[in-house]
This record gives sequence, structure tokens and C-alpha cells, in this order.
Amino acid sequence: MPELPEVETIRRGLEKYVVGHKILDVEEINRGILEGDATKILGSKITAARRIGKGLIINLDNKYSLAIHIKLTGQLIYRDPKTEKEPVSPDKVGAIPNKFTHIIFTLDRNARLYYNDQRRFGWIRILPTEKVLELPFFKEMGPEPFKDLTETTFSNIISRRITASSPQKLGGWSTPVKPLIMDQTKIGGIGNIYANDALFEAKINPKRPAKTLNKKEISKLYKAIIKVMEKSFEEGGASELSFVNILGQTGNYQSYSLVYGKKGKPCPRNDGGMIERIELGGRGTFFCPICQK
DNA sequence: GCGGGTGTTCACGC
DNA sequence: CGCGTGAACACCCG
Repeated sequence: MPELPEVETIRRGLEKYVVGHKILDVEEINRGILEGDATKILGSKITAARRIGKGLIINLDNKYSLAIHIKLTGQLIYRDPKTEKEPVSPDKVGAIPNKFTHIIFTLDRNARLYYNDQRRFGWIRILPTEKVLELPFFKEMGPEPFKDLTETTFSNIISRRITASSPQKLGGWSTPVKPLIMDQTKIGGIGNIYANDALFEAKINPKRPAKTLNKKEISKLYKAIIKVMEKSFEEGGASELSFVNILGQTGNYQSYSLVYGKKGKPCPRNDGGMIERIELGGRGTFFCPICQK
């Protein structure tokens, strides 16, 4: 799933359906996903669901928390007798548990929370709440859209006017702008879909070294990131792979995506360009060579 | 069979 | 240590 809009969609679902439940049991069907002592969370009540970048944190009332990263194909699915009587459609998950179900949390009031993950890249860590922010993934997370990433902060990162580790260093990044905005330690939450679409929206070529962007382009890119993510919130996220929300429903942003995955298709601006696919930083990169300069 | 996939994470070279 | 690159993780789909 997994970029900021998809993880936020899951967080909202956790807040609506899962917060308030007690965890009665934890069943580990496949090892390697869950880390930590599961007995620490038995009998505890879920008090909050938080998100940092593409990571989730479920707080419990006993000073423990669950830190979760669903990587590419993780799913958190909530089931209870009530929601099953009101059929959710479309439910992409179907029968559950299935062959990709690795962890089952039994909750009170006959509810369950399932963790499915086709590729098993994701992780769930049980640890004292005070240790959660010490995990490198959270500790090293950069500022993120809709939180602390203001346009000024974004501009400073892109043009490298300040960084946490070397405040006096100037000169800018030679790295292409696309891998830079996807670097979670620089900016939190942006992944491959929204990086591609935001660069298209801002008419910036993904190969451009970050330091060559002028003030106007940086401003356009910032606004484009916000715009494509807001569109995705409205559509419930993008379900290119296996992303579903907490009720098993798909999102619909992929129907609106501008260039992501559209190799060989005409540019949405109808400028005569064909969307090209190249590799940048090891990731598929889609852009229109005509309008993205 | 092959290429490609919404993401880290680690190993290695400079 | 910072920076950049490439592979690894595991499995499905066209």
C-alpha cells in the first residue's frame, strides 16, 4: 500500500473501528512478521491509532504499543459480527483468514483484526510506547505533508539550505529530484505513485538534479504533492497492488493517476508526448518528455 | 519463463 | 559518517 494516503486511510479505519477494543489473544500463524513479547499486550485496551510517514502506531493502555509497517502488500482487516451483517462492498479480501494471513488479533465483542501480507515484507513490533520513537524508521523520518512539511521547509530541503546533520552545508543535492522526495529521511510519506504524479503535475522532469529547481518550480512541486495526496484521500487511496482499507475495500486513486504505470500512453495534457518509463534510484519512473522539463 | 510491482534495509565502494 | 548504487526480502500477475 503504501504511501501516506493509503496508510492514513488505514489509520482512520483503525481509529473508527478498532480503538476501544481490548486485545484478548494473539495468534501467530507465520513467524517472522511479529517481533516482541505478545504476552505484554494481552488484556490491554487499544487507546489510539497514529501514523508517522508510512508507519502506523497502535497505542495500548498499558504503556505498550504496536509499531506496524505494511510495506508493499500488508493488509489490516477488521471483522466483527456487526460489519459482517452490513455487507461492505466491494470487499476485495473475501474469505479470511486466507493463505496470506499471518497474525490474528482476537478482540473483545467478538471482533478480530487480521494482518495479511502476500510478500511478507511488513513488520509488527510490540514494544514499550516510550521506545517506539526510538526505532530508526520513526526516529529518522523527515517532515511530512499535512504535518510539519511547510512550503518553506520543503524549499529548504530541496535546495539543501539546512539539514539536521549539517546545518552549514550549502550547494544543493546532485541527486535527481524524484529519489530525493522519496527519501523518507528527507521527507516522510511520499512513495512512487505520488512522486511520479506530483512531478507530472508540476511539469518537472524526474531526472532533474534537485539543486537545479528554481523557487517557482519548488513551489509548484510542493503544491502538486499536496494536490495529488488530497485527491487520493478523497478516493480512499490507490489500490494498484493489494491495498484495501480496514473493511477490505479498495481505493480508487489509480483511476485518476496521471502518469504512474502509464508507459506508452498519451500524455494526459494531449501535448503529443508519450509516457516514458525509465529507472531512477532503482524504481520505475514515468513521465512525459514533452511537458516535464 | 521473464519482467515488473504503492518499500524499506543492508552491504559495499568512494 | 555522508552519499550513491545495487541487491535482497517473497510471491503474484500479465
